[in-house]
Amino acid sequence: MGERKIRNMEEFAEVSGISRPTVSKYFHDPSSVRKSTRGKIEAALEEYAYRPNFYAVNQNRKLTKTIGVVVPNLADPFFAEIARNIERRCMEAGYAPTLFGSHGEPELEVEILDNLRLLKPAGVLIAPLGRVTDRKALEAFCRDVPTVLFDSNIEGLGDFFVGSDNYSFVDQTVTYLCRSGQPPCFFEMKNPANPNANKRRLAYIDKMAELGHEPQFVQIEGEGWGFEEIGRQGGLWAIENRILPCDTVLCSNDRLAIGFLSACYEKGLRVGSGAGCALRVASHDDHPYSRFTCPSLTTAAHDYDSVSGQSIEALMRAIDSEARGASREEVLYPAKLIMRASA
Amino acid sequence: MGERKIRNMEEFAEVSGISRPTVSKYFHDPSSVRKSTRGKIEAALEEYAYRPNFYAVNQNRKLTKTIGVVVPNLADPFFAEIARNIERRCMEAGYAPTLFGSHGEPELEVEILDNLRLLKPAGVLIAPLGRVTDRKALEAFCRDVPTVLFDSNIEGLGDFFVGSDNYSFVDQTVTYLCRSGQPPCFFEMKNPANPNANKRRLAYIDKMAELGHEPQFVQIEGEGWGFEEIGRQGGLWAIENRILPCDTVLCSNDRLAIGFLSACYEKGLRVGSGAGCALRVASHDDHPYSRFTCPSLTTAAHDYDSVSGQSIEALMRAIDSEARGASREEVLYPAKLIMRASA
DNA sequence: TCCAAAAGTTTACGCGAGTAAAATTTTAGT
DNA sequence: ACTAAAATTTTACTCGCGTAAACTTTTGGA
Repeated sequence: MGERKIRNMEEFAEVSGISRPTVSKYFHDPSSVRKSTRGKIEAALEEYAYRPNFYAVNQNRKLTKTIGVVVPNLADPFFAEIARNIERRCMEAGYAPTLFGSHGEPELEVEILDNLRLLKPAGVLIAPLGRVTDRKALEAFCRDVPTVLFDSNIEGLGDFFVGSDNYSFVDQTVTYLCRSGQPPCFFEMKNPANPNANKRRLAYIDKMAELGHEPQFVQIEGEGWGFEEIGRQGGLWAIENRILPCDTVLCSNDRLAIGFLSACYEKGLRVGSGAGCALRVASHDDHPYSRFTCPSLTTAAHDYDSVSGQSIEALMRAIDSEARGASREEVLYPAKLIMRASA
Repeated sequence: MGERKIRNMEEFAEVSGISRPTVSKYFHDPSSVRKSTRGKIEAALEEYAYRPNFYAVNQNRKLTKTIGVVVPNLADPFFAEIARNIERRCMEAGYAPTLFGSHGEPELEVEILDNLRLLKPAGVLIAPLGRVTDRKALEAFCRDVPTVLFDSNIEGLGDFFVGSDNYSFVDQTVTYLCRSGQPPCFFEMKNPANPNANKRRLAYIDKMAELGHEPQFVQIEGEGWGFEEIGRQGGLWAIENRILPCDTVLCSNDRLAIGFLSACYEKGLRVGSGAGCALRVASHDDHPYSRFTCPSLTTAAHDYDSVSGQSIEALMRAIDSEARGASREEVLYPAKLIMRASA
C-alpha cells in the first residue's frame, strides 16, 4: 500500500479511475454515487489513505462542518463533563467539535468568538460567562452564526437556551432540608462570578417564604472562579466567628460546598444528619467529586444528558432552519435530588 | 464604521489605499512594512474590522500557526490544569492552540492524530494514553509533525519528552513517611490505565529496599479512568476485609487517594498523623482537589509550570530546527513534597 | 541634491477543491 | 433490445490568498 504519494484530489481521482468531480461528490456524500463507483473509490482509499485538504474544502464553503463549543472554564469538572458529553454527540451527528475555554476572562471570550467566526462554524454552543459577558459582542456573533446558549442564560441572545431550572434545584434541597430538620441558611459568595448564583439566591428566598421561614444568609468574600478555596476560607471565617445562624447550611453550588466541608473537617465540625453531627450541609450541581467528599454531599443534580442532548438537538434545528432569529425558545430541566451522607 | 462590507483582501486593500501584496505582507508580519503604510492599514482595520480568510490563508502554507494539544482526558483536573497552562503559553508565543481529549480511547487518539494531520499544525503536544496507545500510528505521526510528548513517555517517540520524575515522587513520599512513622504500603490498581503507575510501583520497591523495608502492596480491581470510584471501592474492600498491612498508605496517585479517603471516612477510620488517628495516607500528583480532601492530602507535587513551560520551549525548538529526529531528549522534573494533614 | 537601497505596486500564476454546463456513458424498465 | 433517466466525464471557471518578478516610488545618508 502507498506506492505513490497522493498530493491532491486530481491524483487520487487518477489512481482510483474516477473523474475528480465524481470523487468530490463522493466525499461530500458517499451515497450520492453509484455503488460500483463507490467501490472503486473506497478500494483506492484503502490503498492510499488520501483525505481532501481541509483548508481547500472549507475555503469556498459558506459553512463548515465544525461546531464551536465554548465554556467558561475547562478546568471545572462540571463544564469538562458537559463539554465531553456535547463533544461526543457532535461527532455522532457528523460534525467536528472544537473546544474553547474562556478561563473566566470576558476579553478572552470575545477573542474566542472572533476566532470562531473565521472558522465559519455550522453552529456554536456556548455557556457564557454571564454577568461579565460582552453582550454586544455576543449579540453580533449570534446574528451571524446559529448559536445555542446553555447553562447560563443571557436574556434574548442566541436561538435557544438550554439550562437547568435553578428554582427546581433550590426547591428540592430546601424542601428536603426543612422536612428533615432545621431550615437551612444559604451559603454563597457576596459577588458571585457565575450567573446562576443570583437565581438560586432568589429561589431560596421564595421557597423559604413559601414554607414560612425567614431566609438567612452567610455571604462570603472572594473573587474569581476558585470556588473551593473561596468556600474553604469563607467556611473557616464563618466557623471561627460563629456566624452560622443555624445547624443546616445550603451552599449555592457544590464547589463552594467542597471547600466548606473541608473547613468543617479542619475545625472538627462533624457534618451529617446522624447523631453527634454538628451540621448538615447540602448543595447544588452534583459535581463529579461530590460523591467523594467527606461526608459525601447531598445535592441537586443536573440532568447532564438532557441538557447536552437538547442543546445539540436545538442547535441542529437552528442550523437547518433558514429563518433563524424568528423565535427564541428556552428549555429548563428540573433537578434531581441526590441524597447522600451530608444531610 | 463599517459603511461597506469587506469580502476579501482585495477589497480591503482598496479601502486602505494599499496594494494587496503589501497588505498580505502586513498580515504576515506587521513590522515588515513601512510605518506609514502600517498606519494606513491599521486605520482601515479600525473602520472595517477585516480579517483574512482563515482557510485561504492556510491552504497554501505548508505549516499553519496552530498547535495541537492532546491529553487523555480533559475531564481530569490534572490534565485540564496542564492543558490550560500550555494553552496560555501557546497563545503568548503567537500560536493558536487546539485542544483534544482522547477520553481514554486508543481509537479516538488515533482519529485525533489523523484529523490533526489535516490541520497542518506547526507542532503538537501530546500526553499519550500510554500502554494502549497505538505505537505505529503515533510513530508515523511524529515523523510528519514536530511532536513533544509530555506526562507519559513512549520510548523513542517524539522529538522530546517532558515529564515528571516518578522516582523523585516516590522517593520523597516514602522517605518522609518512613522518617515520620511506619513504612507505607502501596495502594494501587492491579491493572492501571495510566503509564506512570508502573514506574511509581518500581520506584516504591526500590526505595523501600534502600531503606531496609519490605514492600507491601494493596492491589485493587477496576478498569478505566474513573480512579476516584475505583479507589473508593478498593478502599472499602480493603478496610472491610482488613487487608491493609500497616497504618500508613501511599496511594499511586491523588485521584485514587481521593476515593480511598472517602472510603476511610465512610468506615469511620480517622486519617492523619495526630493522636487518635488510625491511618496515615499520602499520594502523588498534587491534584487540584487534594488540598480540599478531608483531611487535606499530603502529596508529591508536579512542577506544573516547569513541565508546561519546558514542553512549549522544546516544541518551539523542534519547530525551528530543520533537522528533526536527529536527537531525542528527555527531561524529568523532580517532585516537591506538599505536607498536609493526612500524613 | 543625488543616488542606492528599501519599500510598494502591477501583473500574473498557483494552490486544492467546489461546482455549473454540456457531452457522454451506464443503468434500469418495458 | 430499445429508450428514457440517471450517473459520470469533460471542460472550465471560481474562491481568497501567497508569492514571484519586474517595475516604480519613497526613503535616508553622504
